[in-house]
Amino acid sequence: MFDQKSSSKIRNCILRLSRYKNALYRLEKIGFVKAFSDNIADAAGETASQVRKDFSLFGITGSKRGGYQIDELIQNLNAILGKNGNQKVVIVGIGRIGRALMEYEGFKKSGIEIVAGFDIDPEKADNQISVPVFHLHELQDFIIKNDIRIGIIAVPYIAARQAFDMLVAAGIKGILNFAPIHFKGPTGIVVTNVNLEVELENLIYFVNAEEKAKEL
Amino acid sequence: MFDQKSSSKIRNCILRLSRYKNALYRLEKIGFVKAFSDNIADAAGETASQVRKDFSLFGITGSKRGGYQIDELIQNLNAILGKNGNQKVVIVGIGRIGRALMEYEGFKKSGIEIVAGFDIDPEKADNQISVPVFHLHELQDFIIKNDIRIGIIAVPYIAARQAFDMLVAAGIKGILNFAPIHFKGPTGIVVTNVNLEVELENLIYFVNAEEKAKEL
DNA sequence: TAGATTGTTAATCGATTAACAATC
DNA sequence: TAGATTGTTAATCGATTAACAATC
Repeated sequence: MFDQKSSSKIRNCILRLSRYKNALYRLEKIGFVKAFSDNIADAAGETASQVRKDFSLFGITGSKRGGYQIDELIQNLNAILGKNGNQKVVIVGIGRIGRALMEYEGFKKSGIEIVAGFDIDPEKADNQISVPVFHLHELQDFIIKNDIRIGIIAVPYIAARQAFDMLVAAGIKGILNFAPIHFKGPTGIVVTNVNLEVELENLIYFVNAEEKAKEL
Repeated sequence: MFDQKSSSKIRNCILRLSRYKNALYRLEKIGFVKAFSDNIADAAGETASQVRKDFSLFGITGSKRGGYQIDELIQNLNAILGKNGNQKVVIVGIGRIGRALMEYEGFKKSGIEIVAGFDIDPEKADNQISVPVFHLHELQDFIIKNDIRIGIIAVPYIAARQAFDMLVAAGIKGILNFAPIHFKGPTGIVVTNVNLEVELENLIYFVNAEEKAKEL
């Protein structure tokens, strides 16, 4: 349904809507009640045109002279983003990254709940963490029984393919992948790859490029 | 020098070059000696056209009929990516995310070395981790003395602005930001924002959108 | 040679920015 | 009203894809 190419416009737009929403929460916190497109743009690091264009794409309207009512706007954005109630998420791999994500405060605040972790070695679970950890062979059952739609892959490279295949086989709908392989979801499954090494290598490149440019 | 807009073509290209390189290591590992543009494309999740276009942008050439020599190609890519020797990186924030990154095996493999962590509460350092942890007020000194170019922000939202300002003031050149604010680097400083909540919200949106589409 | 693959140019496609009429 | 801001269209800009001549 949504492959990478045909929806990259929508995808980028949605990523921005999320950021607008976060920015609006911040504006609200410091006392703002309404905001203009350029306030929102500033707070989210975009342009006013972009903000209005994005809103227009989803039928969000403000008032011609009075801008946007922040509380209404946040509600609208949450509705669009599908944030009705908690979203249950599982994590495959309970190494350091997996355990860090289990406790990540930002998720809780955003209504994202990590309900279980899975690993080939459930013994290495951290007792201080309240999220239950099961053996990987219970993954499929758990996903089906609890109607889980989203899974996070936090295993090393060597185990990533297996984790991916198991999640897909279990009928997961969305995957956030931290392993250093670029997965593409089959039709109907959305995959987001977060590759930390690649991001750091990218920084290294630009830092080097800057220095070379200066030497001239 | 490199702002977000004018270099996004280059940025995306560099991100792909990193992924090609990783894919080539994998091909090499399973015994391949040379590869064609469409092998590389397959392994990295791109198109053959894209691969050749990217190579062409950096003057990488193969042979018209024989494709690309993998070992040479990897060397070329490493040279372009500026991967000469270890890259020293510091982390601000030694919460769960920060500590997980300190031990991240993928970095070590890629020649990225986390040399120090900084926090307002250095006492919470994990003794099992070999990376030294200092108080935040030693950050600037350390960066200057050790000629550090890249820093990672792994603090909560509330502390992110301060961490960012301190890194910039200390003369850092590249920042990988995990806090949920979108920072833009001043001229000469490259910033990459990794916002996990936003990425998950994006997945949630598409999963919901799929379901709605099915209901029709 | 015949066949296959590169390197590059041209065509397409998509996203961002600018501009401005509508209007509060 | 005069002034300011939206919503949307048009213009620009950039990236991806397709195609194909060159050539090994």
